[in-house]
Amino acid sequence: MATEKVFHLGPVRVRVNAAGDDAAPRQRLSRERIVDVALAQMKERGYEAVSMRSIAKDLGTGPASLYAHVANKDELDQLLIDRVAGDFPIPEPDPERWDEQLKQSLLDMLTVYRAHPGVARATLGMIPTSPGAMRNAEGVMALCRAGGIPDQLAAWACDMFALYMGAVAIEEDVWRARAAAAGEGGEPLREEDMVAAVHDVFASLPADEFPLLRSLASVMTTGDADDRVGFAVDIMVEGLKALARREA
Amino acid sequence: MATEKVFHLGPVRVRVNAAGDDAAPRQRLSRERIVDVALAQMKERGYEAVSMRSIAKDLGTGPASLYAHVANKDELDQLLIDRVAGDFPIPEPDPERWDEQLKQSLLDMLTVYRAHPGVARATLGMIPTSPGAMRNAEGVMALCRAGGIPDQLAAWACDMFALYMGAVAIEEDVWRARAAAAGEGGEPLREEDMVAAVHDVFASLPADEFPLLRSLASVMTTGDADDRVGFAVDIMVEGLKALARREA
DNA sequence: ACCTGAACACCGTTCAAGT
DNA sequence: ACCTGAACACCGTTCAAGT
Repeated sequence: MATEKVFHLGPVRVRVNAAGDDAAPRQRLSRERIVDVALAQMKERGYEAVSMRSIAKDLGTGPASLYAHVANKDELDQLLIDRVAGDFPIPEPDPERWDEQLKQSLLDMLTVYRAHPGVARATLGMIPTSPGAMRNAEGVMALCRAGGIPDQLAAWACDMFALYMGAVAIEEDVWRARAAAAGEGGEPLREEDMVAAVHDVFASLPADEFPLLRSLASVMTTGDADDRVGFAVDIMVEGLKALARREA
Repeated sequence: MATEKVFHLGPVRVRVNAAGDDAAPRQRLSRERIVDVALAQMKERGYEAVSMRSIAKDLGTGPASLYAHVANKDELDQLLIDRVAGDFPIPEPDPERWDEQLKQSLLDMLTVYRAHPGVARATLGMIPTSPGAMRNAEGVMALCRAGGIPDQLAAWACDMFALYMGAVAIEEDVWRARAAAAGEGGEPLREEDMVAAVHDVFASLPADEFPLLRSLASVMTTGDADDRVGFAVDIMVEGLKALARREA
C-alpha cells in the first residue's frame, strides 16, 4: 500500500515510518522482522499469547501475509530457537577445571532461555539442528574431552543436559504465565504465597500414608529455582564423572 | 434424553448402551467417563488431538455439557494426571540395594507415562499435588533414607527426577505425534530414517567449526531411547550418591 | 441439578485475487 | 514476487434456556 515512490504529497516528504503511524509500521515484511515481533511478544505476554495473528497485527497486516516468509508455525518456532541459541557462550576448555566450566555452561543455557521467555517451549521435540544448538553441543563435547570423559558418555550427557535445562526453562515459563493469568483480574500471585501453599499441602498429608513428606514439609519446599537448578547441575556433572570413573 | 425408565417400547427391553447406537452412548455424564474418553483419545491420536469438543463428540453431546463436571481444561488435565499417577509402583526400601530400587522406580515412572501417551504433557507446570504423585515422592524419599541420603538432597532430587522423567515422556510424545502427522498423507516416517538423517547432519558439519560433532556423528546418534534414559538414570542416582558422600 | 444450542472471541492455514 | 481479504475448519468458554 504505502510504497517508497510516493513523494511530494504535501509540504513534507512522506516517511514510511512516520511517528503518527498507528502501531503499523509498513516496511517490507521479512523473516527477521517476524522473528523480532514474535520474541518481543513472548517476552511481554508469554509463549501462549503469541500467534500468527497476533504477530501479523503488530506488523500491521493479516496473518496470511506471514506465509510468504515462513512455511508455518513450526518453522517460525525453529527460527526463534536459531536466533536465541546463537547467544550460548562457549568457553575455552581448561583441563584443570573443565567440570566447573561445564556446570557454568549449563547454567548459561538457562540464563539465555530466561532472557527470552517462551522460546524454550518451542524446543520441545525439535531435533536441535540449529547452528546455535550445534555450537553448544560442540562446546560441551570439548569440555568432556578435556575432562577425559569417554565420547559415548559425553554424547549421551549432551542429550540429557539439553533436555533437563530445557525442561527447567519451560516449567518456569508455564509458572510465569499462570501467575500472570491469575493476576489479570486482581493482584498477581506472589511466589512465596505459592511456596507456602505447597508447604501446607505437604504438612497436612495423612501421617500414616505419607510420614516422610508430612514431617519433611519444610525441607521439601526449601530453596528457590537457582538452588534447585544448581543442585541438579551438580548431580549431573558429578554423576558423569562417577560413571566415567566406573567405566575406566 | 434416554432415561433408565423407558421400558416395554417393543418386543425387547431398551438398553441404554444398545449395540446399534451410533457411537453416542447416552449414559449420564460423569468426571470418570470424561476422563476415560480423554485418555482413550490421547492414546489413539495424541495430546494435541483431544479437545473439549472432541471429548464431547465421543460422548454424544456438545462441549458445553462437560462444564457441569469439570471447571475447565486445566482441571481436566489435573484429573488425567491423578488417574495415571495412581499406577506408579512403590517398592519396599531395602538398604542393601536402595540405589537399584531407585533406578527402577524412575524407569517405572516412564513406563507408566508411556502406557498413557499424552498425559505427561499435562504435568508441565502443574504442582504435583495429586495423590499418585505424592505416593511416588514418598517412595523416592523412603529409598533415599534407606540409602543414607541427607533429606535436603533427597528433596531436591525428587524434584529433579520428576522433571527429567516427565520431560523424556513429553519429548517422546511430541515425536510420536510428529511422526503420525507426517504419516497422515503417506507412509509414517520410520525411526531409523530419522536417526540416519540426524547422523548425516552431524557428518556434514563444517570440520573447522565442529570438529568433534562431525567426527563423532556415529557416537552422537548411537543408542535408542532406553539406552539414553538408562544412562540418565545412572547419572542422576550416581550423582546423588557422590553429592551425599561429599556432604558427609 | 444437569444438560443443551447458540454464540463469542479466538486459532493455523489456504486460496483466489490483487499489485 | 509479495501481499491481501475472505473463508475453512478448528479451539475454550459462557450463558440463557430448557428439562
